[in-house]
Amino acid sequence: MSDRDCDVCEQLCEHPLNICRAKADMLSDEHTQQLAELFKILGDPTRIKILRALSTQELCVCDIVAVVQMGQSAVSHQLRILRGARLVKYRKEGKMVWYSIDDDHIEILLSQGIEHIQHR
Amino acid sequence: MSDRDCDVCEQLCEHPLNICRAKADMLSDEHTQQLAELFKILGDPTRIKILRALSTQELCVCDIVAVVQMGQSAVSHQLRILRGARLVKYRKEGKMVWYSIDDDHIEILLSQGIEHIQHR
DNA sequence: TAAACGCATGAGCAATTATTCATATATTGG
DNA sequence: CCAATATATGAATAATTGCTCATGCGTTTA
Repeated sequence: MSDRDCDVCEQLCEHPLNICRAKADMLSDEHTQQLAELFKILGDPTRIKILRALSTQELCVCDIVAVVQMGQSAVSHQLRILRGARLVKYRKEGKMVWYSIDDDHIEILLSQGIEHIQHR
Repeated sequence: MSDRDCDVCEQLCEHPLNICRAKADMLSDEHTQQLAELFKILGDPTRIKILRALSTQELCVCDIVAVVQMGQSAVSHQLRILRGARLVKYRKEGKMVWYSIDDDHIEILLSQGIEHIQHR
């Protein structure tokens, strides 16, 4: 198809063909949003620490507090966010609540990210 | 080692052994920070759209503007952030600037993330 | 050389976010 | 039943962020 033979992009622009191609490959707005929200959740040092700590073992909240060295309240707030995104799950045992990773993809994402920052 | 035979965690806490293990596996503060910053950058719909658009081809700024449907200024600001993180590179050609992906890991991270959101 | 164009950038603003503080809830032991 | 413990949560606050608007800078064209 020629540069102007494109019905997806109507605006006057520099390279209609490129724009068409890019638009064709675009994610839906909803998927884009979900993807952004996933990464946004991973984009906080405290949550990364929590996820890493949980990656090898189940931990109760007070253990997590000791590991990440933040206030119990701050940790609980972050755990809530991680729960909301279904990245961690929990199990109650008496007064305590044991948290663990609920999603294998997360481990992969984290290690992929680690590999990235180590390669430059 | 016994539950109390641990010099890493000195505080009185519930499960010292667990805490020791978790602390031993921890990333350095600097790496944690860098990792969080990487994910934070991926945690924005506009930047995701830009990166996805660039994943298959080089694009000039005005094409990116057309694809992501945001103001030129907003796009330039986001490109600056992506440049700063070395996720994209650019090349000038007359008045125009052509952007492209500067890091293969990013593609992997993005597709991993997409896989994640599609699997639930 | 002046105007037009493509892009970058600083300031300003509204929205979001992460933490802390205070308090609430639930469970256990005395 | 009461106090202590483990965790959760709402409100408040400070910091960050993403956009818009205005403008600046470099390149091309008339």
